[in-house]
Order: sequence, then structure tokens, then C-alpha cells
Amino acid sequence: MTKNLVIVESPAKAKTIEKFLGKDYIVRSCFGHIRDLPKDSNAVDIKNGYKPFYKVPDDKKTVVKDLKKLANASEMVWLASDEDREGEAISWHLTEELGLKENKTKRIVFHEITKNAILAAIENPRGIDMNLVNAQQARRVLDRIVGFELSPVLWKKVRPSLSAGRVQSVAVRLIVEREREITSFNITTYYKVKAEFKVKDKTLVAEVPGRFDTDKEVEAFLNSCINAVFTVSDVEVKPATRKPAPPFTTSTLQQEAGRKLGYSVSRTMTIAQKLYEDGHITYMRTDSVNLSDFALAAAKMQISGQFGNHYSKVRKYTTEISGAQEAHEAIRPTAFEKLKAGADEGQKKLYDLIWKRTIASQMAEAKLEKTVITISNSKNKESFVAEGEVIKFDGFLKVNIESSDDDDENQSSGLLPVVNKGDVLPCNHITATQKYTRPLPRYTESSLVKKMEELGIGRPSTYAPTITTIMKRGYVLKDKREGEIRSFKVYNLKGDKLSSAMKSETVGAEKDKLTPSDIGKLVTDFLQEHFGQIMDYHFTANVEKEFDEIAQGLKLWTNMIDAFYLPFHQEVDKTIANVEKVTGVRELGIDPKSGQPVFVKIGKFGPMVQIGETSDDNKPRFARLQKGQSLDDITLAQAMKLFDLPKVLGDFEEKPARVGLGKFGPYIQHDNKFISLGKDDDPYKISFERAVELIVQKRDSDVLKRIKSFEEDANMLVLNGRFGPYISFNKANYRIPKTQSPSDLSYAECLEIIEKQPAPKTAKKSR
DNA sequence: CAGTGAGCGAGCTTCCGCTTGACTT
Repeated sequence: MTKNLVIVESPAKAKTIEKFLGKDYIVRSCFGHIRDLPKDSNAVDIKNGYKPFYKVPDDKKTVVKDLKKLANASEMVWLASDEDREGEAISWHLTEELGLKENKTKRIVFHEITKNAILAAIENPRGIDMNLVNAQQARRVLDRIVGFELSPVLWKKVRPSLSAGRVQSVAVRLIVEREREITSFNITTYYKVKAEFKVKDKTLVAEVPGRFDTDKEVEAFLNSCINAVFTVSDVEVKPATRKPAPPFTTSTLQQEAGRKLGYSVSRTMTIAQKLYEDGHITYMRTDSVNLSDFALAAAKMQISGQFGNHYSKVRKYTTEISGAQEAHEAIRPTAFEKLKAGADEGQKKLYDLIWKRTIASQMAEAKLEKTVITISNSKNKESFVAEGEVIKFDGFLKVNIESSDDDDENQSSGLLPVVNKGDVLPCNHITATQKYTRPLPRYTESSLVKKMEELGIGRPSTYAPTITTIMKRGYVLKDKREGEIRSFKVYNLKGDKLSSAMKSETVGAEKDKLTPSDIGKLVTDFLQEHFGQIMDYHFTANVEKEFDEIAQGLKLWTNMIDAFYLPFHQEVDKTIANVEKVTGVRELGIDPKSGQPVFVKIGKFGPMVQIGETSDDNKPRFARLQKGQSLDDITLAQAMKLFDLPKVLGDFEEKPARVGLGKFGPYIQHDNKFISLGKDDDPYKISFERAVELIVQKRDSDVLKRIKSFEEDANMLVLNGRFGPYISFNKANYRIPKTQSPSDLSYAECLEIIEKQPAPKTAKKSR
């Protein structure tokens, strides 16, 4: 007979807590939510007060069974799920599903996994807060209604299998709008003027603070500087400080790992999960910047020991993001004396980032000395200004400098040469460089997360999955963009000689930036037009206010849902009944050969170009748009070019080698085999020789891939794939059990493996 | 894997937020 059963959400947490509590307690985890609305569309009884119907999903059945057994055998069950809306609901679902009696159930909460916090929680148990549970039910039901009523509208009016929701649709909107801002951005040019002065054996570079808009203005200014006398008119030295950033939350960790380590949001989370499971860091899904008293003391000790007392400064941070639920601590190392941790290079780097950020957050501010030198010009009102910054005391900069999203080149320079007011400075030369104005950058995964967090959309546990969803639906893609070469003008004034030259630079090279697809734009426009309320950037913030009122017992959750549902559902019905299917059709012009109109639109299989309308005596021609092409801006010439392929390049071994554009990009087809073109191959320009080279290469790599083939049947192969060896039989793939060695398999053994395994998905789909 | 684009109809898709493994070709 167990005395006490404690239930927490995460298994790693359970292990830690069990150590704190001693033998009278066993601690188990429920692995998050144990019940949810099932997938069928009747999970919410709308006519009956929105009564939700909950079900234990299959993969949670054993968890629930085990917990039930333990609960029945315990004198007291302590529900220790997180202290937020979702956590309260988890405790309530556990109560219901495990059939817990009130007199032997207690609800406890803590925000940090420290012995003191847990003992204090046990001293202060409470009951389940049904108001908070109801706020969660409102959240859950609202999301279900929005998602499961809007998505079918898209299936009917745009394309099957699409999805819409409170979070994902707004995330896509952000990306669509940013793209349109970039496309419509009006690039203008201006000049920045810099001068290099001689100060004894050193040089001082100073800049005119403003801009010059035209060649004429900048030339006039530079000409006026000929024979000018430059005098130091002011030297200002003032102290400045810089403070460390707060410790990591999920969102800021994703941002820093993205910028500094190049990790995707989901990669960061997978790695953090490992560090957490191995006990190196605290929980990685959190919106709190709070550090426990234990952590504050431990950080202080570490900093004092490693850097000295004067580097330590205890700082308590408070969360400013609205809608934060703060069930956990910030993400921090569990033991600061561990300077390194992690099982591989990826984990080590992420741990290092977390260690530095947390330690820095508890360190003294950096003390700087900022110097501003102003240099006047005897012939002109424009002064030159030089700014420099000198670190007097490094403080937290000793361990950490956080990066920023705008990777501009505006780093302030270091130490400036010493000058005094009234000094006359000889000028080496003055340059004016042409600059281009720039639109806001495209979102990266992590800058999107940052924006979503600001808007209160999504939660730490959903940032990564949301990004996966909008990419999987094809709304958004991660693009790699080659830079373009752009020329700019540079003037140089040396002595009394003004010259100019053209230079060039590569700009706009991007990788891992999010861009919307045609379908993403189309769906966003459609939803904006008919469901503006859901697409409003403040929609989530507004409903959060109402959830809070429900949590405080000021409002009935069913009333809130009722007020939302009636008008929303009407709009859904109206849209289904009255609105035409959208295709994003655009006429590009007339095909010069056939005289027929050329259109682009979203077809059954995605964006396509079509020549001519369908009629009894006309069969239109079709071609799919290529990667990087968009309905919005493809030209007639580009569209017509798509019809040049496929074409035969020549015969190789008496069989034609064809080049074409397929679903997966450009390919060579030869002898019933398809070979993807290389990155640098242009399908329109590729030579026959290059095609043959690719065909031969493919044969070689196929041989390398082959581990074993059999005389009995040429269709049976043991191959080496991305996930290790596998069996390929009649174009279907089968896993090889870990107990068997792939290279030693006999034909009979292969057949046996195939028989034991269920028909693979690929075989099913192809039917 | 590398095609397809008539029209009809059956049957399917879909949300957000808690948690980890199982699984992928």
C-alpha cells in the first residue's frame, strides 16, 4: 500500500521530485493531457450548451490504466500538474477519469522544481479551481469550432485538405503581409558621407549624420569641402551602461539558437528536450523569465567564484509578455558549476548558450565611456561626427553578448584617438557612398515566433508545431535566394580632386527565410475577406481577456462561446452558400502562336498555366509553375517557356534521353528511370553530354545503394537508405528487424520479413 | 515519385495545447 501518489505532467520532472520527497511518496507522470475532444465533428454538442465530449486517446490508455491502479492503492493523491489553465484542466480530467474521491485528493502547485518549493506546496494544498478549468474548456471549444468550421469552408471554396485556425491562419497572414510589403517597397537611393582625418599617426573616421538624396546635392557638398578647414568643435565624453538580457524563455531561446547556431525552431526544441531529460537544464517550454531563489543564490556563488564578487549582481526579472502563464521557471542550467554539458556537439552548444545567458543575467552591467567628437567645416554648415565606445568595466559582457535580428553594419567603433577642442585636423579624403533603402526583412522561423509571442498567439509548446503545420499545408516555404549583383556609386574627394567610380556588391542573398506560396496568399485573402474577425491580429488577445474573466468567475464560459458562435456560424453558412470557388486566376495575355488567351491559376494540383479555354473543339494545354514562380508576378514570356519542356535531348544507348519539369523539379528521363538535375543545371540549357553524365552517375550510385540482390527474384533487393538498410520488394519498402544482419539475409528470410509486416503505406497509396 | 486539368460522387481532410517516443525511405 502506497501512502501518497503525486502526479505531474512530465516524466523527467517526476524523477526529480521523487528524490526530494522520500519513500512515503511515489511520483508518476501523466504525459500531458490525458483526455481530449475526439476527431469526429460531433465532439462538441452545440445545441446542448456546447457540452464537450472527452475521450482518452489510444496512446494514453495504458498511462491512465496504470495511474488508476496506483491511485486506488494510495491513501492520498496529489495532483501536481502545472499552475496554469491547461494544467488545471489536466488535474480535473485526471479526477474524472481516475474516479478520484474528494477526501483523498489534493491539488498542489509549484513554479520551480526545488525541494523547498515542493515541500511548501505540500503544506498548502487546495481543491481544483473549476473557474480555471472552464476557461480552458472555453479555449478548447473555441479552437475546435474555429478550426473545424473554417477548414471545411476552405475544402469547398479553395482546395481539399487545407486548414485554418486561430493561430496558424494569423501566422500565415504575417508572412503574406511581410512579403507584400517587400514586393511593393519602393527602393530609393541616398548617399552617406564619411571623412578620414589625420590625428598624428592615427586616423579618425567621422560621418555626416544626415543623408544626401541626389548626386547633385552630394556633388555640391563635396565641392564645397575643397580647401575647407576642419576644426574639432566639440568633444563630449559621457558614461553609459549596458544591461544584460533576461534569462531564456522558449521563444528567446529559439531566437538566439536560430541566430547564433543556425538551428531551426524544432531542432532547438529537440536538443533542449535531451538536455532537460538528462537533468542539465530546467524545463524548456516556458514563458517565464523568473529564476528561483535557489538559482539566484547558485548563480551568485558561481559568478563570485569564477569572476569575482564585483561581477555579481542579483537581478529578478518579471515577464512583460501579455497572456504569459508562468507555470515554470526560465530556462536555466540546473547546476551552474557545470560549465559544459551535453552528449553531442549540438547539445553542448545549446547548453553553452543557456549557461552564458543565465549567468550573464545575474552579472553587473557593463560600464562604458561614450565619446562623441564633432568636427566643423569652415565652408559648410554640415559637421562630421565620430562616435566611439570604450568599455571601462566589462561586467556581463565577459560571458555573453546577445545578438539582434537586424544584422546591420552599425557596430560602434572602439577607441577613438585623443583630440582636443580647437584642434585643426588635416583631411586625408572624403568619400560619399551610395546606399539603397531596404524593406523589412522576411521572417525567419524564430523571428516569426518572436512576433507571434508579441501578439500573444500560440504557446511555448506550440511554436515549433505551428511552423511545421503551415509548411506542411504548403502555405509557407523556406526559401533559399541567390543574391543579386547591384552597382553603387562612390565619390572620392582627395585634395581638390573629386572623382567617382561605380562599384558593385551582392545583396539580397537569403537562406531559411519564410515566404508565402500562392495557396498561402489565396487562403489568407479569402479568410481576410470573409472572416476578418479571426484574422485580426488582436483576436487572440481579445478572447484571452474573456478567458481571464471566466477564470475569475465573472463570466460563464458557455455564454462567451454562445456570443461568438452564433454570428460566426452564420458567416460560415453564408460563405458556403454565396461565395464562388476561388482560383486566383489571372490572364497574362495572348499566345502568339495559337492566338488563344493564357491564364495562370490554382488548379487541382497547384499553381499552373493554361493556354485556351476548355470547349468541345478545343483542348487546352497545361503546365505546372516551377519553384520560385508565383501567380502574382509571372510574365507571359516566363509562362510560355514552361511549354518548351519536356523535350528529347538525343539518344543514349538507343533510347531517348528526355529533359522535363516534374513535381519534384527538373529531371532527366531515360530507360524508364528519372534522375533529378543538379543544383546548377538549367533544364532549358542542359546539354546531351551532361544528361549522359547524370545517367551514368545515377547507375553508379544505385550500385552503391545496393547491399544485396537475389537470383531468385530481381524485384527483391536489400538497399541502403536514408534511415539505414531496408528491403525493397516490388516497389514497396520494408523494415529489417534489428536482430538480423542486412548483408546476411537470404531470399527466404526476406520473404518472411515481408510477410510479417503489414502492407507498407507506399503500397497502399499507389493503388 | 516525375501524370494529371470533363463531371459526378463517395470518403477523406481540419483545430490548439499538454506531454514523449515510434517511425520515417
